[in-house]
Amino acid sequence: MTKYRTHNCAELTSKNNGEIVDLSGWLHKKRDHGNLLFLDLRDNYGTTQCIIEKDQPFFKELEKMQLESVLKINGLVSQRSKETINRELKTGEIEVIIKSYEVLGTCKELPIPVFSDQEYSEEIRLKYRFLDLRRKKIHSNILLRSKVISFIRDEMNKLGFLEFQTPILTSSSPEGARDFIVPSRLNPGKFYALPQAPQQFKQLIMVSGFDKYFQIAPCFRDEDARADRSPGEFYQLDLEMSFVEQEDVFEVVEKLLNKVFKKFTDKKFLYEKFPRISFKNAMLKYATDKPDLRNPLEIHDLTSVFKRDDVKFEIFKRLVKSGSIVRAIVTKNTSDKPRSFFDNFDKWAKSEGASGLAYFSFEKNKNIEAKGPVGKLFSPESLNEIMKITGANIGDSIFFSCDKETNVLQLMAPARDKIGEELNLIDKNVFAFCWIVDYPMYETDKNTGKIKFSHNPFSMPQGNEKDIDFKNPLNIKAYQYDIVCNGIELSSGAIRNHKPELMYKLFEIAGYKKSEVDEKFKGMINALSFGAPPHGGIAPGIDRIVMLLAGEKNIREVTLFPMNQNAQDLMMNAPSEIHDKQLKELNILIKKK
RNA sequence: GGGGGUGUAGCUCAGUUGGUUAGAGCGAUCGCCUGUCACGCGAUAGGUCGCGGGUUCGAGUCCCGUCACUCCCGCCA
Repeated sequence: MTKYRTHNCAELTSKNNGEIVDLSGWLHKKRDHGNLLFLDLRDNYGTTQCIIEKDQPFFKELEKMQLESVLKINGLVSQRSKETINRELKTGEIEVIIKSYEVLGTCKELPIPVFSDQEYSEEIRLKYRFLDLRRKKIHSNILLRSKVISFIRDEMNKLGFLEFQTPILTSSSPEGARDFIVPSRLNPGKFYALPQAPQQFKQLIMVSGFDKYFQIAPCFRDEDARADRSPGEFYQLDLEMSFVEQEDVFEVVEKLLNKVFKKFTDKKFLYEKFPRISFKNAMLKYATDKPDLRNPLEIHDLTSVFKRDDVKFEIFKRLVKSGSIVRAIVTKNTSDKPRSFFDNFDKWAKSEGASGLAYFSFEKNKNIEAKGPVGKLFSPESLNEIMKITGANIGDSIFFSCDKETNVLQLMAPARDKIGEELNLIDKNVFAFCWIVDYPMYETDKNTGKIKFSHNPFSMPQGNEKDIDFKNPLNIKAYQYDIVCNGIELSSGAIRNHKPELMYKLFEIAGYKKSEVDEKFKGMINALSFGAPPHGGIAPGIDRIVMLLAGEKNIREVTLFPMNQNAQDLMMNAPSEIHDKQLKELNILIKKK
């Protein structure tokens, strides 16, 4: 009980019948019957119907009251008659007969209504975010986010993890995403960077002997936005453990995610134990390392079929001869679908920038036949071969694409989603988690052709140190893993390399001299040479977890005050210019355009 | 940096083949209404059709440019 209220707007029931109460909240909705006025008063907890009749002197004032004004209402709790009870409202058994009221906060005419399920443009929502956040759906998303974070914190504590804060002003890192830069006043010409993740710090915490660490860590990356990627900043459940192997990290994360997802949704898990899929297999079967396993479609390699003499598909055969590959998706019992069904996928593929998506269906008359524009280019024997490779049957159809490997993967990954979606194969009521494991340590840089780290340079290579094939670095796999849910990458993690000598060797392969490594990763390398424990960790994205739990496709729906796609905050007007005085203090000159 | 979509009243949208005075719902304002909970009924106000240029007798509609928002590619160890 405070000066402003004896109860909140979700509390009153028939038990309170006859009590005099104070409620404070926003004027959510009015229903004006001329001589009788209903007012819904709303706060964070719920709404309560308040009522006033014409004989009250301030009836006219309340009748004209602007919605979203903040009111304190003093009144009598009154049991509603049976016919007028509202079962959809917690407080629907009663109403409050207004005896007096006070305006605590006036409200101008609203740019967007709060009471509405309509959708509004991002621009206006972000500009008036405080109004937008009063609306039911997003308000409950943000409440959910708060609860999820508290729950995670609690569970992590129970699992024996210690919560620490790491610096926000740190040094720019040469690897990874673009940094946000902060100029240093005391060190003219030098800059801090905001952390892309507390990566090096969490490893240093392990070297410092704290054994298990976690943090709900803000991470800053100056990269362009996507629907599931905020520009600028996001939060990770950052965690790291000492004296563990990959499976030990998996056990903790599976346990945690199980608890979190079961606590906050009713949706089932497709797999209780998260399947482990090697990077190589994922790329083959799903053409991506973040597959949506709710989708049962799998991709098959048909390159060998196009080397057969009884296949007359000359365009593809020529491409295959010059190094292209063929990958295919089979759809069950679709041979009866109209021509437009198939052509639409071809059209779609072209709109994605591919040369198209070829197709045919398997039919049987005397022999096995392929029905479709390119069907007669395949002999019955070759069709048999395709059926053997893909598991296709008579009545099924096949979509295939031929191009350089990177292009084929780039087409087949979204094609698998698209076809699965069109055929309604994706069960929206499940969560399908999986681990992607055995990432390669290195890859070839597309632009320079040189060998570079494919993920985190601090990851531990797999295998006994003596047996690692340093001569063929592209064959080296790392203890590097991702966790994926419903096609969304939740996080990456790794068992770290805690051996300085091995690290020098690995950096050398990526073209770094010892002196360069010493210079760029001085703190880290130095720490590892004073007795570092084997350790590893992971960092699931909090925003994406909440997105999945809330069933939202856009990260802004679970973020209190997000920036727009151009990394601007329209409400606070950020970024903005600063005064000359500030620039001068920082020794910064702005280049005039 | 590149590609797609959108931009019309405060908000959400419609607007036909280029043709008279650009419409609807919600909201606002005014009036009527004692049981609503998306209350109902009637009226009124509200428009630089994102912006600039062009074609045309005539442009919300066609063309060129530009800006904003959004989705995607690149980017995101």
